[in-house]
Amino acid sequence: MLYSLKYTSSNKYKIMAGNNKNTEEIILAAAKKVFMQKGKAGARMQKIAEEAGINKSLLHYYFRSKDKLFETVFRDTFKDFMPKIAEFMSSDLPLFEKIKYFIESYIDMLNKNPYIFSFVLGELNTNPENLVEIMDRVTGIISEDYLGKFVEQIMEGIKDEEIIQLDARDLIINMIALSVFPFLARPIILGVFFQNDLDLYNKFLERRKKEVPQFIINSIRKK
Amino acid sequence: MLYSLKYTSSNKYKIMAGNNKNTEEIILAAAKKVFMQKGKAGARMQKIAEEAGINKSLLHYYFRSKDKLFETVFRDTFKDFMPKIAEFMSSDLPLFEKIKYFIESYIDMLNKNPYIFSFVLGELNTNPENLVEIMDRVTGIISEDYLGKFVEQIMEGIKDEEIIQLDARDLIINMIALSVFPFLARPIILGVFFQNDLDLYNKFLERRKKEVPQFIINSIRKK
DNA sequence: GTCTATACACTGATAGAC
DNA sequence: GTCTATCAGTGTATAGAC
Repeated sequence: MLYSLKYTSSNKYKIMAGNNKNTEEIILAAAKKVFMQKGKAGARMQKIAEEAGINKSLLHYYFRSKDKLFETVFRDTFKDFMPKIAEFMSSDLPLFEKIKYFIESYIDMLNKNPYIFSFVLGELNTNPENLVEIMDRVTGIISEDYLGKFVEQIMEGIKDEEIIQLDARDLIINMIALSVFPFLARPIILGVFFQNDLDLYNKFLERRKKEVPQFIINSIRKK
Repeated sequence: MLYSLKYTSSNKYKIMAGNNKNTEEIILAAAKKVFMQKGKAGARMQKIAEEAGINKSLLHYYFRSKDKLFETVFRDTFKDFMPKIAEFMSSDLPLFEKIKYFIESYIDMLNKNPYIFSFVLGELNTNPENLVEIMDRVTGIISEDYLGKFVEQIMEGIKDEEIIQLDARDLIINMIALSVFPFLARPIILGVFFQNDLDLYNKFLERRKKEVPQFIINSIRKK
């Protein structure tokens, strides 16, 4: 539950009747924005408070500490995305359809949260112990279980000589790499290849939703 | 020049005769380690000093401020790598050879500096203005000039029907993405796909030096 | 050049009034 | 629930002895 992390000694029902829920949402949106931009270490509670238009103390009232606030933001961010992907990848749809959908979903999700992966990978490097611990509590992010069915289909594809001999792990990593990288290196790519023209860059991303699956299928299909 | 950023009021030649050069190297190595691991915001001067086995004040004596130290580390890190790549990519070697070499070089460089890209991309997101400014002063990183010849060859390859119709930018981005991503997501990949077995992970990387070029060439070659 | 001591600023967090 | 005031801790940076 989204609001289960509130820390207070007062009566639960009384609180829920107040306007705190709305305040929490505002805080979380503000915190997400600042954390994504500045990273955990670089983010300032003062900045988050300003962004939310409230007092700094309120952040502590609602989330007790910076760490707790961070964890809540982190969990929230992946809450919706992962189950959707997991469901699709476990379905009975054909291999190539899954590849297309997987990449499209990733690019769509990244369009909505351009900084999400920079954020995750940044934190992952600066504080691996902590983040892995958090991720363990966020269903499915670190688990490869939801890819089981997909891996099976790859094996079959190889056996049936539909696709070339390959390691399923390479394929999956390549799929994610090609989807995610343009967002990770966004500022560089934007500058070097598109002269900071955001419109061109967005068209480029949109085009990639088709190009990347084609690129991959081209490479692995046996002809 | 590597040691041009020293700040002091005393006589230049006297200083160069001392053992400061060695101390600087030690500091820079320590700083690189800490910055790469913790990011600029997360890095602590105290930690860097400890890592170098010297006093905290000495850091300021040699580099005046955290910002200057960071910039020096940053510049140093790319000083060797970029010119080598640039030279090769401007050469007359055939397209497919360049693709192979480019990817191998990237993976080799990343093996030596596993955190370098996380570091760059992390800083790029948390502090774009600052880093772009720094990069402008680091020859070639943000410039696509050194890829001019390579882009020409792609055009020719398309015209000669050696490779399929494609956008040179996509190809370049894909090449970098596939090389770099396994390092960016290192902790995740290590955990999810290799049960934290570093030996397996390293073999996987080594294998990719051949697989990735093949993957790309497979995809773009006309048959 | 290197160290100790210390100034100064800032940040996360708490206490208490309303 | 929200605010003001304030504290303790930590970080960067500097002064000065050797």
